[in-house]
Order: sequence, then C-alpha cells, then structure tokens
Amino acid sequence: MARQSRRKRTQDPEVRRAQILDEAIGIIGARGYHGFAVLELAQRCGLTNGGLLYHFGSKEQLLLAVLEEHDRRLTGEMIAALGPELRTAKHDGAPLTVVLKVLRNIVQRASAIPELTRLYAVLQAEALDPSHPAHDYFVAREALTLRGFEALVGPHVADPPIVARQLHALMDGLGLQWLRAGRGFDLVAAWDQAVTGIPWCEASGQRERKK
Amino acid sequence: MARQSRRKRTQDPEVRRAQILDEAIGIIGARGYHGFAVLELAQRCGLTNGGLLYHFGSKEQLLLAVLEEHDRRLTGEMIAALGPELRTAKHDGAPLTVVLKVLRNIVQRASAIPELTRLYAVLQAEALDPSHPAHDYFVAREALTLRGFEALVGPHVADPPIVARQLHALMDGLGLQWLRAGRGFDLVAAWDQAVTGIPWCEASGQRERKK
Amino acid sequence: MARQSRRKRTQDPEVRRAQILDEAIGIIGARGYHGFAVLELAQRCGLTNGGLLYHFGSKEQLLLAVLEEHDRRLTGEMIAALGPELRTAKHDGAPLTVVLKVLRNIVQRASAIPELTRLYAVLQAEALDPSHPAHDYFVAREALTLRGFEALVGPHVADPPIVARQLHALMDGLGLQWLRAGRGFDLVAAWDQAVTGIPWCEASGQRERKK
Amino acid sequence: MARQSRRKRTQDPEVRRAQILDEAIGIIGARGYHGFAVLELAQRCGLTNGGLLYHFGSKEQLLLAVLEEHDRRLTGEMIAALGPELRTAKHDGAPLTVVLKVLRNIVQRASAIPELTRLYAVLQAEALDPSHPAHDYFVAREALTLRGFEALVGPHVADPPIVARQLHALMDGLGLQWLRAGRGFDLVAAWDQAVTGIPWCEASGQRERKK
DNA sequence: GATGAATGAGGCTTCATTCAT
DNA sequence: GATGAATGAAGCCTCATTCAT
Repeated sequence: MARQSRRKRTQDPEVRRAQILDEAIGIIGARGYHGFAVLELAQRCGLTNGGLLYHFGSKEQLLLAVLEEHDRRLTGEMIAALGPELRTAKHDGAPLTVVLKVLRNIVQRASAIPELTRLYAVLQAEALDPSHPAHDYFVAREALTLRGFEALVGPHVADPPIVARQLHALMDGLGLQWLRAGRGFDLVAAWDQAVTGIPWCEASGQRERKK
Repeated sequence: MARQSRRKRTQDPEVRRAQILDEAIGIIGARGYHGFAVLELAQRCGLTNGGLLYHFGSKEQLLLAVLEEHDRRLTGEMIAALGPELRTAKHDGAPLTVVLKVLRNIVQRASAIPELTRLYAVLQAEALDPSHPAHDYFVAREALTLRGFEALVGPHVADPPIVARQLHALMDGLGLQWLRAGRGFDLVAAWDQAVTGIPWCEASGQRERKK
Repeated sequence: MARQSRRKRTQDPEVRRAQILDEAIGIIGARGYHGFAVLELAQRCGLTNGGLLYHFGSKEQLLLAVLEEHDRRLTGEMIAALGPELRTAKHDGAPLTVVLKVLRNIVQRASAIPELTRLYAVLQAEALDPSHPAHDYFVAREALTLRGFEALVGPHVADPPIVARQLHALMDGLGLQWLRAGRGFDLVAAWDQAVTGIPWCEASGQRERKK
Repeated sequence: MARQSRRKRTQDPEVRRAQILDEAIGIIGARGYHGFAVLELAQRCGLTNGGLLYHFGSKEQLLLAVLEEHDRRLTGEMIAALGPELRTAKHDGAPLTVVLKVLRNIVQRASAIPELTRLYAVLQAEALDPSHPAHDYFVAREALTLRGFEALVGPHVADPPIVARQLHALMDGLGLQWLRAGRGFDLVAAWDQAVTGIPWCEASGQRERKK
C-alpha cells in the first residue's frame, strides 16, 4: 500500500513521455535518425532497451512521435505567440509591419530552441531520401511552410511563391550557418539584415500608399 | 585473345577508383554517412566488402576520399570554368556584371550535378555534429566559401561579410528546396530571382556611376 | 506445466554466468586469448554471439571476468583450504612443516583443476606482451605470489626473495611439463622431490635446533 | 642489363630470409602465433602480403621456418659454444664442474638473446594445445631437452630423470620471470643461486670419491 | 509499466590466401 | 622475385526487436 512512492522517477506518464522525447530530440538532432541508437536513448532516460520500445513500439514510430512533438512545441508555440496579430488581420492580409514581425518572431523562436532547430535541419536533409521515414513529413511540411509564407507576404510582393521560397531558403540557410557557428552568431540579427534585401518596396509600398 | 576472363573488371586503377567514388557519392548522398553501408557500395561496384576496403582502408577514410573527390570535381571545375573572368579582374575587384555571372555559374553547375549537390547538402547537415568525421571539413569549407564570397562582392556592397552570409544561405536553402522538389524546379531561375533582392544598388551602383 | 519451452535454458543468472565462465576457461586455456573466438564460446553455451556479449560487453571484459573467476576459484579455494594452518601460526611465522604443507597443498590443488592451471599457464605467457589485456594482471599477480612465498619461507631460509623466486619458477616450470605430458605425470610427486633440493636445512634447521 | 642494382634492399636471398625470420621472431614472440598477422610482418620487412607468402608458402609454414631458425640459432650456437667441453668428456660423463658450466652457459645464452627466449616461452605455452601447429615440435623438443639433461647430470645425481625435470622447470620458470621483469633481473645470477639447491652433493660426491 | 535476456541480422574490419602480371 | 588487387571467411561488435516475467 504505502510502498508506492519508492523509486518513481516521474509520476505522470505524460511528463515521462515528454522527457523521453526531449532526449530523443537531442540525440536525433545530433546524429540523425540513422546514427541514433534506441539503446542510447533508453540509457539517457534511465530505462532499458525494451522499456523504451514499450512506449513507442519501434524506432520508426519513435521518430514520428518526435516529429509530432516538434510540431506541437515549435509550430504550436509559434501560433500561440503570433496568433493575436495574425488573427486580427487575417481577412485581407496583415500590414507589412506585422508580416515582418511574424517572420522575425519565427526566427527568434528558432534561435531560442536550438535543439529543435538542429533536429529540423538534420532531419530535413537526411529525409531528402524518398525512402527515409520522415521524407513525406518534410515534403508536406515544406509545402505548408511555403503556403504559409505565400499567404503572409501575398499582399506585399510581386510574386508571392517566389518570395516565399526565398524567405524559406534564407531561414534554412542562415539556420545552418548559425548551428555550425555556435555562440557568437546572432541569428536574429542576420535575419533582420537579410530581410531588408527582399523587394517589398514596390508591391506593398504602392498598396500602402494607395490607402 | 579472350584470356581476360575472371578478374579485372577495369584496367586502370584510377578509373576503378573514380567509379567507386562515383557510387559512393550516390549512396552517401542518399543515406548520409551513418546510413550508408560499405557492403552496399561494394556490391554496386562488383566487389566484396573487404575488396573495397583494400582501396580505402576504412569507412571513414572513404568518406574523406569522397570529400576530396567532391572538391576536385566541384570546386576544381568551377575554378576552371570561372577562372578567366576572375583572373582578368582580380586586382581591384571584378565589375558587378562579372560577380553576378560567377555566382550564377556556381548555381548553374550545382544544378548540373545533382548527386554532388545532394551529397554536399546531406553531409553538411549530418556534420553539424562535432563528432562527425566530416565536421571539420565543413567548418573549414564554410569559412572558405564565406571568404570567397566576401572577396567577390566586396566592392559592390555595404557590408561584405553579411552579404556573403546571405548569398551562402540563399544558395544552401534554395539547393535544399530544389533537391526536395526534383524536376519542375528551376534552381537557376530561382537564384536569378533571389539575387535581385540583394542590395547591390547603393554601394556598387554609386561606385560604377562615379567612374 | 510444460510451458517452459523455448527460452530459458537455465533459471539462475548466477549459474548461467558460471557456466559461461567455465567454458571460457576451457577455450581460452586451450587457444589463448588471441586464438579464442567469442562465437565458439557462445555456441558451446547454447546462445548467440551477441547474446553472450550482452553479459560481458566485450571480448576483453570477458577475459577480465575470467581472470576474476580464476582468482575466486583458485586463490579463494586455496585460502579456504589452507586458512587454518596459516592463521594459527601467523604471528611469528609458521613452522617448516606447515610451510611445506601449504606449498604442497597449492600444487595439489593446481593438479586437481587442470583447466585453471592451463588457463593460467597459457595466459601468463601470452600476457608477457605489455599490450596484452591481461599483462597488468599477471605482473601484479606475480608480485603478489612472490611476496606470499617470501612471507611463507621467510623464517626458514637465508635469502627469502631468492627462494621465493625459485619456488615460483619450479611450480610454473613443473606445471608446464605436467600440462604437456598429460596423464602419467604426477605433479605432486614431482614437486615433493624438487622441494627437497631447496636449502631449507641450514637456515631453518639451525633455528629450530636453537629453540 | 645494367639496371640490376636499382633498388634491391638486400642482395643475398639468404640474408633477406634471415631478416624476415628475425622480424617474425619478434612479432610471434610478442603476440604468439594466433595473434600474429602475416601482413604486419610483411610491412615490417618492406614487402607485401603476397610477397612474403611467396617465400614461405603459408602462415603455418612460416611458423615452422621460424622454429627451425630458432633451433639453428639457439641450439646450434649452444652446441658450438659448449662443444669442446662436452666432446672431451663424452664417453663416461663430464665432471660436475663441466656440467654446471654447460648449464650455466645455456642460461647465459638465453639471457643474451631475449627475443628467442621470449619466442620459445610464448610458443611453448601456446602450443600446449594439441591442435597448435607447433605442438608436436615442443613435445619433441622437451623430450630432447630432458634426455640431454639426463645424460648431462646422470653421473652426479641419484635420480637423473627427476633432476632433469627440475632443471628444466627451473630454467623455464626463471626465464618467464625474467621476461616479465625486464631489466633489473639477472637471470644468470638467479640460476646460479638456484642450482646450488639441486642435490648434487650426495650422489655425485660419493661416486667421485669411490673412484 | 518495465526489466532482463536473447535473437538475428547486419556492420566494419582483419586476415590468410590466391593469382595475374 | 614480387606487387597489387581481390576473395571469402571469420571476427567483434551493435542494434532493433521480441518476449517471458
């Protein structure tokens, strides 16, 4: 009866799961899916080989759980953080100021959670291979991102799909440089400087002037 | 006459080596270093496990050989292709037209050799991990690229290091999108459209006008 | 009832481990550490390659476990068997009769467990190489043995360190001959005959007479 | 025609062979037959894998060649060195002084060529295994040694076979200690001290007195 | 909800050997 | 007399997975 409190590392299974996914994000972010060993994760979480798989079924399912968690934490958080501004101006597009703020916020958040950013960067490249278990996820995710960016910059730009691609490329590329450089590289600053180059002026400028 | 049977698939050891590296570029470009199996490469080359390692010593050394080959093929070729223009205007910087041509050529070449581009993209991300055998290579390589870009855009831009980073990021990011999209994505066109956004105008514009 | 089928050859993990070490002693005693294959041991124990290494981690750690087991079985047993006599007369040295009995007992025991004796003989020679994983063990063990012998013969001999070396050499050398000869060689008898030659008489004889 | 003197490392094939065997003695003496790799030997000799086997046919034959070389160098040399004394007094046994001198000389020689002594010690133990390619060699060699010792000490001792065993054991055992200890252990001195203990006195003393 | 034992497959590497040149 | 390339067989180790408890 009273021997329940003996050695539970964590009580709540939800919390336990989150801890595991946390470690998984770290390991997979470092060595990729192929270079990551279930055993290593288990040891870092203080349980055994089989114990871990009891929760996730298989290495592949674990990867999918990690991706879901990534979405929940990153995208979810972002939406939460940016929601107000976005929702307010959703009908006929947000003003450029808001758009820039939103983009900047994305970058800001990415630089605040390096493990997730690294996970994303590493898996994204590893998953170029169509047989990679995360391939479809990243194809879909990129489409989503591009469509999101298009919607965002739509009103302020001549060719939205193209600018969306550029923004996406810039973010990815700067992210990689930042991950490689470690401290001493201000990702947000780099973003701010780069964004200036995007040809907003013409399209959005005219529109805004019209108002 | 026909006594060339059993052994000896290829005569020239140089050729054999190049063939092996060719296949290696393909496999490592697809599954990364961690996901790549020496045996698979050996089989594709028509020899055994140990037969392959006879030439390269170890999986890791093979990776390094692949990276060297990458340099020889890609960078080497680029320099060869762009040499004339660059050398002509080396003393006090190339005119903007040439700079853009050079950059465009790099992208053009990248899109002409998808296997090498993919290899680069995949390894670059996998090698973010400091314990990855190619980590140092990519750190060094990025520094080189950035310095090269700086020198190139130096005369035409307000803050060369920053623009160098932007160009690098853009190339990397667009490359990843292109690799994910497969056919139907014109990398060079995307590049051309993006480059317009870089704030050349002010710095170089004024200079050139002054002359 | 009969639902104990497939898995589980032996219940007690301690017993299982002991069985494995038993076989390991046999194989390493026969072919040495270098000539011994983990697979062979595994098969003799009725499990797979990896199944065995699950218990010991690596071939080298297995060797160390074998050495520990050797100590536990041989030295441990010896101390148990000789304890009484030794402890009784520990303060100011055992009388010569007891010393001889102790030595004889050691030899007797060695001849009763040929596998362990062979293991010891083979590894001792293989481990002369400083890079051998058991090198340090045997260096330490020899020092221990010599010190033990010195203490034992101390009161009965002119130069204890030298006699200790002689006894050690004699034991080792006779052991090797015995191992090579197989049946038909009485190790204990050979020992008895050899021990007579050790110059006890003078030193201890005089001392005892003086008393 | 005149291009013969280009790069020959050594001219005489006999010399070359001796060099190879020299290195082989070193390697096998260190890691034993099982732990020794043909490739390593080849590299140390400045030739290839196959080049070496061209001379010796197989690893096993190489071992046998090494054993023959051991005999030639050690036994041969010994006989050469001790021949005079031995031959002089062969008919009805050598006087004790000579016997002791001969034994001492053997030990002296062993300590002068540590590589051969180590080779002998290591292989002797490894070859306890009946399936070892040198097993028969060492069985035969021990018989020879014992018979030699018996003949040597015959006139001076009560039970020659037993004393022969003791001398053999002592030599082997002290040799192992010496090999383990490295410098700082005087093998010949240890031998001299040990030999005193052999009960020569009685048997040979009486005989010689009778004459 | 988790452990401990084990499997089976595969991975990298080493090695003796062969053979055409 | 030797090299260089290659084979095939092990060898050690790792790993995802399974399963009885």
